[in-house]
Amino acid sequence: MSKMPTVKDVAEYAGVSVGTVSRVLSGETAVKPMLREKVNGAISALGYRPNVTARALRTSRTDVIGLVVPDITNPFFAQLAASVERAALECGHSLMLASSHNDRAAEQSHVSAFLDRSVRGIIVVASSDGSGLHLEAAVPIISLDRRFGTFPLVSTNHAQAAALIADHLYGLGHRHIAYIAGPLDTEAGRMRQEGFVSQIDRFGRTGERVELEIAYGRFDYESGERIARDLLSRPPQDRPTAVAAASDQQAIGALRAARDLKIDVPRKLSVTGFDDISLANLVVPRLTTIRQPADTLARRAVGLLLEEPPGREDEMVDGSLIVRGSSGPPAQPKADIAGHRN
Amino acid sequence: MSKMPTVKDVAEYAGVSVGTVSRVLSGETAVKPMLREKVNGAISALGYRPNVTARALRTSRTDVIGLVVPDITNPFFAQLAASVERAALECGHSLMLASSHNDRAAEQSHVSAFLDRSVRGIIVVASSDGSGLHLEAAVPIISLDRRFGTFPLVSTNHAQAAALIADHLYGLGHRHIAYIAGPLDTEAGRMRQEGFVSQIDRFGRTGERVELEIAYGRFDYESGERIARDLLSRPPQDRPTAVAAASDQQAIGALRAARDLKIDVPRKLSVTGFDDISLANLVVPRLTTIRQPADTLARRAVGLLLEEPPGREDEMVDGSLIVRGSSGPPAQPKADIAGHRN
DNA sequence: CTGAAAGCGCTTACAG
DNA sequence: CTGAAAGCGCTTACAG
Repeated sequence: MSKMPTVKDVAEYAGVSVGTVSRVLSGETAVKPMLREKVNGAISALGYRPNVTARALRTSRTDVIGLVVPDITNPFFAQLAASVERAALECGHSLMLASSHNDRAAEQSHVSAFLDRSVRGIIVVASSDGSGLHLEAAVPIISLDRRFGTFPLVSTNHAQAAALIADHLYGLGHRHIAYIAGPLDTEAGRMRQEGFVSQIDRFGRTGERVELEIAYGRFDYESGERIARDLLSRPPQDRPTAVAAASDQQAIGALRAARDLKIDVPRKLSVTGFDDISLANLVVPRLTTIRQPADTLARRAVGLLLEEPPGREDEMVDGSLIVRGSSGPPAQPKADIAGHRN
Repeated sequence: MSKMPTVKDVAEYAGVSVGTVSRVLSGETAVKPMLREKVNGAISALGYRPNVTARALRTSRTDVIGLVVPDITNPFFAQLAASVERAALECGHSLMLASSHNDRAAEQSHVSAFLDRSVRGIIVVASSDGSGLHLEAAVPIISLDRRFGTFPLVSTNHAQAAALIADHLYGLGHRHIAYIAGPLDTEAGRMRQEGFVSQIDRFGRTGERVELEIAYGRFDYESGERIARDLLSRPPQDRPTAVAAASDQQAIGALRAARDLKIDVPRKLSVTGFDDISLANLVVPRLTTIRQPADTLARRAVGLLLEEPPGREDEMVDGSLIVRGSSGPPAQPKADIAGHRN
């Protein structure tokens, strides 16, 4: 394969200066139609492709957007990454992806690496709260889903969405509910819990009392399974009638625990998630959950990043309740149960 | 934030020439210890970080590896991407990820985009056979898992691994088996099928006859579910006693179909997958499957890419059988069933 | 071993 | 509107 043609080659072929070639390339400035045609002819004749690196060096700008996620094997982040890539593409940008494995140091070094190659901007889904503080960067940075440092955040309105789940469960008649929370060192974990708990509290004050238990875990399957197993390994009358989880993965873990304990979902137990990963619609029974609008989130994040000047305001997007087979009315009134105590 | 310091600043601060700075940066050539120290002092005093773009322009080399996968939301590819990122990192390289959404044109344009930014090399998991043919590139390209063009392939030995499943099922006593194949326009799809079928054939010739049905689909959940539903919506005596799928996702879809049809797995039906995605260990029952050694595959691919000269030989890595709860002996001998016909 | 200089391939004031 | 020239920040022969 011979050396790639450069602007110089194109200029010679077209009989113009390199400046002119560059100008038709940029498309911005006015160039006489005849010259423009000649240049375009030369470009296709030679199969010229601009050298992105040289351009980047000269302008200290690239069309690459850096994305750091905590864990690409987490289906929600994978979906988010796919959406960001699509959104970036729509704006003529490429995506550089890094996975921090929930490690703050790795996250930091990925951000630095992006900075070093003067990306156009960086979107980060923070590994945990407090990461990315005191960071100064020459390019815009946007937090997505989980706040990174003090950078503007685009996220689902976790609290509003969690309240939707509370409404749903209370509305079905559940009065003994367990909430499996996410890590409290993440904004998402806290907001979801707070939205859920305060909505339940509100019901407790204005209507029937609700018994609410809260357990804390990570956002993954294992955590949900383990916590649910603990919660459900009690005599039926002491068990919650509904388990609301802070993530689909936890909820799916809970579903598995329920199955292992031969507790029928949704007849003996309702289970709800959060995220609406594609799997939520495939487990048995299908999972009632909150849909996070990944495409919208991604588009907004990319939009803020590319705005001139870059957006500085947080953006919240409402989540929506997706009711499927894993939630239903509680089995029977508490009163009945007393007689069965052993 | 003030302008980033350059080699020039470092040189001035240290009282040496930029050439010397560059030389201590590269570490290769010999530099007098005293000067080296001065330069290193200047570097940390100024907080100097090399400009990756300038270096790339000068050397037409970068430390970025491009990875194209068909669909990042596919758990297996997500895992593969995570492994490739880790392997790249271990070699001091960064990863640029693109998802082709199983679209050949998108795949092509992603590869071109990588080429344009003179990445160190490209790893591609092809969207389908025949993509990437006749491509000439200035940097090494390696196919991973699914062959891209005629570039060297690192993959699991699909045929060997699929034969392991055949051994397992036959060994359990299954004599009526359905195989849900993957797309035949992928090497993986074909190899898995061929490995499975030829092993079954071998048993058929040397031992008891096996009734084998084959259905074709995509590698995803929906495909598996739909096909299994068709397969299993027959009177029990006409149903296969085992369904082997070409992917975990298909198998998980099949599990769902079985559940919907109230067919007990594994007592009435065995189901097996391929890939060992993390979900395989979380579905109910846990899925018997083939583990593809993602880390090993990734490391080999990166290794071939970075070798001088780049590797030209295919590499196969054996998969291993993971037996879990979704497979077991068939329910009862066929003879019993005749009486139940209606 | 070290410095001065050329050059990677672009873009963009600066003249005209 | 167009060309000639400078310069982005590096690396690397080339002398010495």
